[in-house]
Amino acid sequence: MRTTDLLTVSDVAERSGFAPSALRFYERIGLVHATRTTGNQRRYERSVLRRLAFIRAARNVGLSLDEAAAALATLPDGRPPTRADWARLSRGWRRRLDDQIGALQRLRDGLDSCIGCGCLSLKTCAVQNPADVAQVRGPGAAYLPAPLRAVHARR
Amino acid sequence: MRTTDLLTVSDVAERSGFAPSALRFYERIGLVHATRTTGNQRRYERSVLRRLAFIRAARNVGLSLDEAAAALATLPDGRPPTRADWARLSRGWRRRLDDQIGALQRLRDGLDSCIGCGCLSLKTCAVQNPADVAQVRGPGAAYLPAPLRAVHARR
DNA sequence: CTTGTAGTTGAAGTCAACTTGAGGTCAAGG
DNA sequence: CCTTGACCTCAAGTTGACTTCAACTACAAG
Repeated sequence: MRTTDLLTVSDVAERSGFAPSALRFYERIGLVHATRTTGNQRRYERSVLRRLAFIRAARNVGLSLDEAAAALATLPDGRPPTRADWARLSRGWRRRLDDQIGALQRLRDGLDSCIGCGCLSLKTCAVQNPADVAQVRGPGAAYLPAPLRAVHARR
Repeated sequence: MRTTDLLTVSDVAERSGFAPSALRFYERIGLVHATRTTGNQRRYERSVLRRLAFIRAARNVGLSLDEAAAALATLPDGRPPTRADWARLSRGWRRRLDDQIGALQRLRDGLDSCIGCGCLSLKTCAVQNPADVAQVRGPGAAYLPAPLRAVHARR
């Protein structure tokens, strides 16, 4: 598979866990880079795997691709990124997760005080109006983790 | 505004916090019901407010509209729902929230063990591969709470 | 040299939950 | 009678993160 030390799409797909279509998409939006063979096929450097690893981790933590891209853009230009560089990028994630956890906990605690009464009062119920679960702007957005639903929704 | 005790769209919109367009949408998908005036305008019964309150709470907890609809479908047919009915519907939510919180905590703890090293190793890093943060099927889905991003993303 | 697998492109589709817009109706006040 | 504002419908648009498709090309094995 590997004449040089460059990787093909399917190599990268398998190793990174991203579908080939996702890799092409990421290239289109400038998130990752690939050189081309004379026949116009993509060849990836090994370093793209680490970049993709960062992207996956960022997504896991809840970042959008835009945010991940912005973070990646702060990597140094001339030299290859060091471990310290990567660590710097993910340093803020703990706080973000703490906040997310806190919001969910407050929601749950509000639920505890509501569940017996079945109130769901429009004005007073904490599950109705969790002050700190930010209302999301724009269409198609809900308050809370749609994706986490899959934790329960089998199949 | 109120000649009878029926509510107009804007009444319901204001009291429920849902936009009129959302109310119309909910009616189209059979989530709420409204009668019509001779001039074809919607008139809502007061009970729709409670129904909408349930829907909002369900969305806050992370349910889809489909799931909310399924839950609402289990309400008794002949009689108006009691407080016990509503309480029953929201009883499972605590477990759901607990699970969501747990998944995030494990992710955070994995991050703690990773952040110093900047590894993000494809095989071993917990932030890379949180075993219990379910991978979501289908397009457009990530691992974790996109909406929670708004907690940070000002503007 | 043939064959099959893997790769290419650009455009369009998917999903959820709505919103927006165009074009029209209705009821009340002045 | 006219205007204003609230309401109606139906179709299409929005968002993010991709996937799917059709039609075509490249490369390695035999």
